[in-house]
Amino acid sequence: VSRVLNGKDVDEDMTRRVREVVDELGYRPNQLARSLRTRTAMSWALVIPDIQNPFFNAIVRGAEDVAREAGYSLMLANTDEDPEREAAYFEAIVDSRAAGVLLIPASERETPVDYLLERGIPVVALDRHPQPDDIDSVLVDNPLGARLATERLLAVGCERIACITGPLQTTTGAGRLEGYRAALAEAGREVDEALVEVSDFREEGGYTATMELLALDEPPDGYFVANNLMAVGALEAFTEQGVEVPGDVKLVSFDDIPFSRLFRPRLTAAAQPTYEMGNRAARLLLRRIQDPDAPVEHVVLEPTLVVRESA
Amino acid sequence: VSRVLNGKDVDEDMTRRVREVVDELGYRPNQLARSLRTRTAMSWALVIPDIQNPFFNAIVRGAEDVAREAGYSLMLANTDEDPEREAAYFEAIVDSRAAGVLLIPASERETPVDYLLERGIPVVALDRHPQPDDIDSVLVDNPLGARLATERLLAVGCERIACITGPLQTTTGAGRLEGYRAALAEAGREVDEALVEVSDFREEGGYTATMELLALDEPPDGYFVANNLMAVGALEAFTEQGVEVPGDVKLVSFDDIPFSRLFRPRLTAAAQPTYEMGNRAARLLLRRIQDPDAPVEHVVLEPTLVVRESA
DNA sequence: CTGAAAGCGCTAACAT
DNA sequence: ATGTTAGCGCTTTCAG
Repeated sequence: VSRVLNGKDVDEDMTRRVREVVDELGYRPNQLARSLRTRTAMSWALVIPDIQNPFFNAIVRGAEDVAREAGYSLMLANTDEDPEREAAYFEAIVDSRAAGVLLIPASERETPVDYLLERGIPVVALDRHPQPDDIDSVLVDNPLGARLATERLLAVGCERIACITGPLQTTTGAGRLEGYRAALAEAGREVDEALVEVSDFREEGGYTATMELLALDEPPDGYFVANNLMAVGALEAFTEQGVEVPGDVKLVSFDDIPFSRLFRPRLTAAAQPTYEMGNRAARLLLRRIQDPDAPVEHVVLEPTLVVRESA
Repeated sequence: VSRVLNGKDVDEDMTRRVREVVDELGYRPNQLARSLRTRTAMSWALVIPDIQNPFFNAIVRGAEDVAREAGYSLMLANTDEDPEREAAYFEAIVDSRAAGVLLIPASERETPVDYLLERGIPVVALDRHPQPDDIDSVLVDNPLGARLATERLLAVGCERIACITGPLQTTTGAGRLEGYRAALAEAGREVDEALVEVSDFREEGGYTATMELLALDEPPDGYFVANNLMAVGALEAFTEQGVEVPGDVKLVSFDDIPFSRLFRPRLTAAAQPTYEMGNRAARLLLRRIQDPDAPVEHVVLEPTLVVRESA
C-alpha cells in the first residue's frame, strides 16, 4: 500500500487493487507516522513579527499561493516582535518537522536561525536579514525606497527635510536612513543631524519623534518616515498640533497602508511589492528543498513611489 | 526517562539523575513520536477567513495569550473565505493531531466541522456559527450592535436610513439586519425596503450597494453599513460622488478599523470586543480539552458604540 | 516486482 | 517505584 501511494515501482494490477480498497475504506495515511519515519512533513511555517501590521499580512498572500500549489500547507506563527516567543515557535516548528520556514525575524541579531538549520530545516529570510547571512533572502532595496521618498520631498520644494527611521542595527532602519542621506547629498544639501530621529518602527515612536521635531526652533517642512506605523504616529502628532499636511508640512512614508486612500491626507509612500516578496521567498524555499546545495540567493526587490496628497 | 519528564511517580534520586543527563545531553523528546503514541499534540490551530481583515487579526491576539500560557503553540491558517482551502487546512490539522481548533468558519453551511469532531478534535466557533450548533461558540450580539448603530443615526436626525448588510444566511448578515429593523420599529418608523441592500461584506460590495442607494429618487440621509470592509467601499462611493460625510449623509459602520481616526471622516462604529472574543474562545477550548463532557457554552459578547465624526 | 521484517522515538501496560 | 515489552502507523531495507 505504501508503495502504491508513494508512486514506487508497482505493477498495474496491484496499483488498481490497492487504489480500490483505499477509496472504499476512505483510508488516509497517518502523516505523523510518516513524518516520524521520513523525518519531514508536508508543511511550511511562515513566521511573522506582527499579525496586526498590514505590511506583513500582505506578504502572507504571496507565500500561500506558492505553498498550496506545491502541496504544502502554510502555518503562520505570530511572534509579536518578541525573540522569546519566536524561540518557542522555532521549537514547535522543529517538533513538527516542517519542510521549511519563511522567516521575518523578530530580531536580526538574536533570532536563532541556526537552531533550525542545524536540524535540517531550510530557512528563507524575508524583509530583514538575520545575522548569519548565508541563507536565501528576499529584501527590498531600502536605500532606493528612501531615496525616492526623499527626492519627492525635494521635488515639492521642501527645504528642511527630517528623517524618522528605525533602529540602526536593523537592515531596514539603517538602509532607509542611508537612502535619505544619499538623496540629500546628491541634491547638494547638507544633512542637519538635528532632523534625524532614530526611533523604533512603532506608532508611539513615530508620534514622539514628530513631537520633538515640531518643538525645534527651526522645525522641518518635510518628513520622510521610514515605516507605516510611525507615519500613523506622525499624522497623529500633526493633527494634535494643528499642523496641516500637505499645507504646512509634507510627508512621505515607507510602506503603504490599506485603505490609506481614505486617510486625511492620503499618504504618499514608497510602497513595497508585498505580494511579490512573499511569492519570491516561497519559491526560493521550494528550490532550496528540492536542491539543498543550490547556491545561496539574495533577491532584492524594488519599491515604487506612490504619489498621493501628503507630498 | 519518559516517566520523569512526564511527571509520573518516580523517586527523587532517579528524577535528579535523569534530569542531569537530560540537561547534559540537551535531550529533547521527539514530539512526533509522542503524538503518534498519545494521538494528540500540544498545538492549537486558529482558522481565519481573511488575514488582511484587521478584525480577524485582532482576534488572534486574544487567543494567543491564552494558548501560550497553557503551553500550546498557536498555528494560524488563512482560508481566504474559501471552503476548499479550509477543507485542506482541516486535513493538515487532523494530520498534525492538534489538540483543538478555534474556528472562524469560511462558510456557515459548508464548513465541515464534523470532520474535526469525528476525529476527536474539539472546535470552538468564533464570530460566525457553523451549521451543527452543538459546539462551544463566541459570538457578538449582532442585533444589539446594529440597534446601537441605527439608533445613533436616528439620534442625529436621519430621516431615511439605509442598511447595507451581508448575506442573510450568515448569522452576522441576518443578525445585523434584524437589529436595524428592530431599532426602526422601536422608533415607530417604517422600513423602506428600497433602502435595504443585501451585499457580501466586501469592499466592492459596499461600493456597489452605496452607488445604487445614491441613485435612488429619494436617496437615504443615513447609512448603517454592516461591516468594516463595506464601510470602506461606501466611503469610496461617497468620495467619488462628491457626497460629504457627515455633511450630506451620516454613516455608522459595524467593526472598527485600525487607524480609522486618521480617516476622513473618522468613522462612528459599533465596535466588537475583538481581543475579548479571541480570549474567551481560547478559554472555552481549554476547558473543553480538560473536560470533554462539559456542557456546551455559547458566549455572546456586547459591541459598543464608538462615536466619532461620521454620525 | 512483491512479501516480510525492522525500526523511527516515544508511552502505556505489564511485570517485578 | 522501576525495568521490560509491545506497539502507535508508517517507510525502508532485505530476501525472494
